Amino acid sequence: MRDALPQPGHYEEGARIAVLTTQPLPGPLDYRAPEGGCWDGAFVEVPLGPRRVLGVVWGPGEGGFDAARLRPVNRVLDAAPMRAEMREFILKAADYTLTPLPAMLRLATRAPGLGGAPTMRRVLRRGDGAPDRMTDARTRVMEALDEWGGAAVTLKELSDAAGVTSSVVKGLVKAGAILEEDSPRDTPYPWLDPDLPSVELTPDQEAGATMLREAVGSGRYGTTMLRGVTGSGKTEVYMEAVAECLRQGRQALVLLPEIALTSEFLTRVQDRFGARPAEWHSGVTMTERRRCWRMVGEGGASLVVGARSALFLPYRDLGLIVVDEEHDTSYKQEDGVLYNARDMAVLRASLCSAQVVLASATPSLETWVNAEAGKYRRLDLASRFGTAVMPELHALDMRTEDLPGSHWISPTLADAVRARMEKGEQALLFLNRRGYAPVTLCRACGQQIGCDHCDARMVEHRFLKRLICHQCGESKPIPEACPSCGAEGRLAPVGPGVERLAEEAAEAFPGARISLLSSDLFGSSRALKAEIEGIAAGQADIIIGTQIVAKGHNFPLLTLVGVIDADLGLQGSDLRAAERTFQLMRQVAGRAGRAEKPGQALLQTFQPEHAVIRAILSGDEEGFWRAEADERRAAGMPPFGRMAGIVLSSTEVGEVFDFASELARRDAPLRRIGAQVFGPAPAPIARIRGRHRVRLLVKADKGTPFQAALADWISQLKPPTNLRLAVDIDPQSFL
DNA sequence: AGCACGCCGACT
DNA sequence: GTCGGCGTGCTC
Repeated sequence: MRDALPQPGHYEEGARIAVLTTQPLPGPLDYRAPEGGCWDGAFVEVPLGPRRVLGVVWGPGEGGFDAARLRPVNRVLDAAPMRAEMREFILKAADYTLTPLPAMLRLATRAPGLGGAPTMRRVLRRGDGAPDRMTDARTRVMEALDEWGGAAVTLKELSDAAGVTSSVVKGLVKAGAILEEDSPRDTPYPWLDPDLPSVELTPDQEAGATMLREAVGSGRYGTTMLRGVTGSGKTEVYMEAVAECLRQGRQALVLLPEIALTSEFLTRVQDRFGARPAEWHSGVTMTERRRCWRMVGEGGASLVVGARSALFLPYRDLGLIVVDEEHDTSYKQEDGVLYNARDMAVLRASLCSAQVVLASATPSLETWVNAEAGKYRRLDLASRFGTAVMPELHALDMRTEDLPGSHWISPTLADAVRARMEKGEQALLFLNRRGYAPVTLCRACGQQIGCDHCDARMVEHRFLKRLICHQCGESKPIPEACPSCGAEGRLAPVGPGVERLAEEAAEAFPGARISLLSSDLFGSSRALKAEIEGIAAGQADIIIGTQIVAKGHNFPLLTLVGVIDADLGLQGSDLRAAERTFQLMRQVAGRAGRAEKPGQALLQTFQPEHAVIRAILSGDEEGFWRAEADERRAAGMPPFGRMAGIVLSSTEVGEVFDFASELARRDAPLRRIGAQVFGPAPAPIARIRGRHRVRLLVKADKGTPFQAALADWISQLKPPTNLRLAVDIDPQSFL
């Protein structure tokens, strides 16, 4: 018998191979396979100039480079090779978002210690020997070790559990009663049991769960829009999809928009499956990150709960992706690689035959349109408590309210708050503005205090005693004198932020216990969680908060929501403003009356006849989506047309404008597909961190080769060194 | 991204 | 002479 035929995707030592690195080069580079050969997807370390960098074997060499100058791969790293499906995902995601391939690969290799061998740690096990003398402390250690079961335990864990110092344990090791051995630090996550008894589902939830179970069981790709108002039990329903996925032996991923929500969610997973899942987000430690990345690749993690970047983990067999609060704008990455995790989830799932569940009380228009068109399955959950869960909604016409200057709580709203307090119930005053006052004005010269580096106003944060730029984070002490004219004591705060609203509430409701919830007032998510738990337990009468209160917290005593400025999101000509205001208002209003007490929501507005406000009040969601969709369709706007934003930035104003104008002029590649360029215009935020930003917008019909045309168009001009160009496909805002 | 190369002005 | 500013270009 001759040697086995060469395996496709396997390369003998010295063979020419292409390696994609995370360095910002145009594409893969050719190398020679190392001693022992290598294979497609292998993680390798390759020499690049004087350095050694991380790469992935991308396929056979592409040629075109002098064979004599090829350098060999240094070594193949000890990590599960990147699967073909993952490479395809990276490739397609890069194509879709017009991101250079290496930058995309970098997203998928953000794991510390990828290069090193799996690190070991010293663990303890029961030995055969017995110490000549048994003491009280020694007995406690041996008992603790027995109680630990078979799981690996470290010196510190054991001594802590037994309540002794480490020297007691070391003594037992010396006596041979306990053995030391090395074991890999990256251990599999505990087994999740899909068949533990779950909470009883309502018939409605059960029907939804059955549908999702069948979808997951099919082993094919599909997307389901799971829609249900707050309190309808969306989580319980998709948890059954996760359970089915676990039963199939495949992996599941649940994406959440906010870290603050994860600890609450992890507890729910523990309740349902008996253990906690793997976690992946910015708050996870380096060690845990490495463990998660490796275990996901080796199959030692069956459920991952994480932020959008968890999409780029090297799953071995991903069968389900849940995107919770699918409409949330934080799924759109706004710096670095610009991608929308919701769309990338659908892409990834279609490549690995997985199911996607897009869950929301207020779906994004894109998702709603896809469901209407039959591209997504649609699942609507009715409220668990009948119709009583959505509170009574009323507009308060601020044109008829008698309100002195620098006050924002109308008499009608104030009366309603008092009435709730008398009954021992809670009221929430919602204002989506952090800080004390959004504007600081000089009464002498009329100037507003702006940020030195951005085209934005500094926001007063009285709590921190500073002015803060919400764009770049720059802060400075609140000055005594006007920075423009030097007049002293003439600076005045204008407009409300939540801090100022809290001040007004303290004055209007003497003796009320007020809790202020704003993301900048809590040093840690734990402190925020504690405050939220306190509120739920009734330790506050009035809650004042920004949009962090809109997300999924349950306050059983809350029966009144007052929206201070329902018009806030409607300003500006952003097409998505209506959609976002609608979602936010419906969500906030949904906070009231979650328990059996009926709730009420009062929206303070200067334009009660506005279509969006009317839609919020009437609760005619289908009507709202249909009207929005019709408007967008007529304008050829997303999701019925394609858009891309090109943001150019530089420290030189003139330079950015000149470059943008030149680019706009050379629009032949775009005209070929019937696309149009608009601009240049100052970007929505015209200056950030000292860089001037100019934006071009490109609009095209659906079904045209949009990305290819954009790539051709942009490649015509090479930006000067200090000018940065970013392409944003499907931008969130298109002014 | 790094890092070298190289071309110019300023200084021991 | 040579030190060091950073613009340009390369890395298989």
